[in-house]
Amino acid sequence: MAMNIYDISRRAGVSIATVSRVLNNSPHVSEVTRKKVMAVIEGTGYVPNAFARGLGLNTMKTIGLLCPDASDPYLAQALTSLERNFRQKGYDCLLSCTGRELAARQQGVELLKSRHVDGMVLMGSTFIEDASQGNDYIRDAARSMPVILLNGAFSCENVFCVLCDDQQAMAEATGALLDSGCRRILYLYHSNNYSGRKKLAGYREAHRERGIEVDEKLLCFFSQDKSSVHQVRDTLLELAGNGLEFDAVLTSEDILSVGALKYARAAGKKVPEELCVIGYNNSSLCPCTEPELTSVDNKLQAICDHIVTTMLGVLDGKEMPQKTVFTGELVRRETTM
Amino acid sequence: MAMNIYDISRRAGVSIATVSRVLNNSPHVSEVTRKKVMAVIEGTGYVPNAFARGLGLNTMKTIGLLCPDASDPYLAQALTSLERNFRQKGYDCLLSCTGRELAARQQGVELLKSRHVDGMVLMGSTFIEDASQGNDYIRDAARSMPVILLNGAFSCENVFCVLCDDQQAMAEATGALLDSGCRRILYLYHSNNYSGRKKLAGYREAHRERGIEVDEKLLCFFSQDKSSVHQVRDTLLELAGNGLEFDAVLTSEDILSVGALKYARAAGKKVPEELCVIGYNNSSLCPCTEPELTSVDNKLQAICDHIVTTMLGVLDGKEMPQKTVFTGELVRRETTM
DNA sequence: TTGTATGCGTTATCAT
DNA sequence: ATGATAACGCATACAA
Repeated sequence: MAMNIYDISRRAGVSIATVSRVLNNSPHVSEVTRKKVMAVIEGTGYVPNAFARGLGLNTMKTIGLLCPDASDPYLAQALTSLERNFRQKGYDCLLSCTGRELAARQQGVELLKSRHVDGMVLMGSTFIEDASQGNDYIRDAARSMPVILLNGAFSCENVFCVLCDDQQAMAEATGALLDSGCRRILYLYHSNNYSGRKKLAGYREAHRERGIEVDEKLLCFFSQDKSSVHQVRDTLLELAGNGLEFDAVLTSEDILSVGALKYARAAGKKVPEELCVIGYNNSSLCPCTEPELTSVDNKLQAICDHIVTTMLGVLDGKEMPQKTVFTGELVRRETTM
Repeated sequence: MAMNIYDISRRAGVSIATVSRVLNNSPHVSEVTRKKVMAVIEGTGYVPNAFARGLGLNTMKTIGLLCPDASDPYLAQALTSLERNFRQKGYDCLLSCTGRELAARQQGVELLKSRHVDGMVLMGSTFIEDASQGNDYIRDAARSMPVILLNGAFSCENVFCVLCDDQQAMAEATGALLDSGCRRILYLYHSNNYSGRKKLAGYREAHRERGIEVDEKLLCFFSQDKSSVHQVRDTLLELAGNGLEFDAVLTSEDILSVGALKYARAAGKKVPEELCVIGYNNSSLCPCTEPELTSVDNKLQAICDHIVTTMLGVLDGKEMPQKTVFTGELVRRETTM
């Protein structure tokens, strides 16, 4: 039942080279023999052995997708888009959900490297460490294959970055709030990585541009594991109870905004009349909340499309831009005026 | 820089067989030579070539994950759990998001088969066709590797089913509604596959057990592409406008319940006082809605864990149960009395 | 246009 | 305990 190329060649009365040629539709084969061989192939249901082919060509046309957490709606969306795109171009995707710990991420990269994937994409700026030396695992990987960062910035030979200008986008969102009269914008975030810092910088920038001072008490950090909807709600209730005043909430992720809406409900604050809320990612969560969440669209679809284009280009030996930046956009729904 | 086993053997002054032995830590190698070889291996950073190993062993320790849509929160959750579990056991996962069309699913299975994955898991009963012949692609795949169905039932040699008793679970949810006094439960669903039919059967069963007749007008089907939150809301508004009465909404997926809550808001119905709502999957959406959604937990975590156990057992040649059924459970939140 | 022969880097089977 | 060597199944340079 497990045919190989020799079996086919024998049955078709040709050499294995000829079989190989029709398989890789080389032009140097007569129409009659092609037909003859194809008939045998289809008759037997023969499929070439991927391992043997991989060994010979030193590639199995596979891309490694490294994802901190595939159950995050934003990353899940990216995953779906990347996988579909890559497969359509003839590449399969090896998935590795590493979590956010450095050691696990390193191990994930190592594993993909050992499997000789043709390239890999690191999903999210989570992958970039502040300490330059902590990124050695990326530099190392980039020596043996192209590495593409989704929403991360990292300058290194053979690594390519495709991202949204988070600072600009967050500045726009902050500015919208400020310009609609809000003066005390509570900022909720749960990451201090590159992207996280850029967002915060955008928040500050919008204030600075308008000559408004930022009250540092309005900056509220949640650790990844303490950021459930209810925990956010309770924290805000506590903050408000302690006298902290705010007339808007801006968050680095949509899910944190959901917590803010829970707070508003619990505290009896009308949204958006008494409290404006803006999220980030424009995820599928936005139309689900009540009222529906205004959010920053960071162009995930465009980013994913461009990642695939870039990867294929690089693998094809073309010259590709090392950094591509998309511009975010505020999508207004019901939590803003 | 790209060492192979010959390079190592030469530098260590042993044969490639010995290198291979230390690599696969065979007991038949003296401690001194092992040390000697290990030293060379670590000194050179040599990593065995995965393709060659695959060719020799006829396996690359890979599981194929077929997923209709990784951006569905339920499937994304399953994906994360399966991948983490499998990788921990030494298996990498090849992802294939096929969408819901039969042809695409077949192609996905074919691709994974051609890549000689060690086994595959089909995520969701979407994969099972009503017409027996439509499932030939699964039977075919099962001839060359174990196939595991997540939440699907299909009787065939070498295919294993791990699922939740949807009928029982939906009957429990329906019963809870009925017993709390609801009499006209609108049922929203968007799939007629095996799982979908079982759920509907549960809805009917609970009525029958209580001697209550089902008004067929209360059964409301949404096609996959017409089931956005807003479309569901608008449909319910229209239904109610046409005089259809209902005092509860029960849905086959959480996202449809979100639409029902939108309807309640738009129609000015108080939840749960005037309208009870129950979803299905107990997904991460549930605590996000307002009020928070009561939903059926279909034990996804347990299912995923069991899938991995089963797969490893089968690959290890052990006898494994062909069908494992978990019992769902109603998780009460704020949309029910 | 077609066939022959070799290489790809392992693992496994024999000897020794 | 260790070494020599034959698979594994394909692609491809070269020969015809």
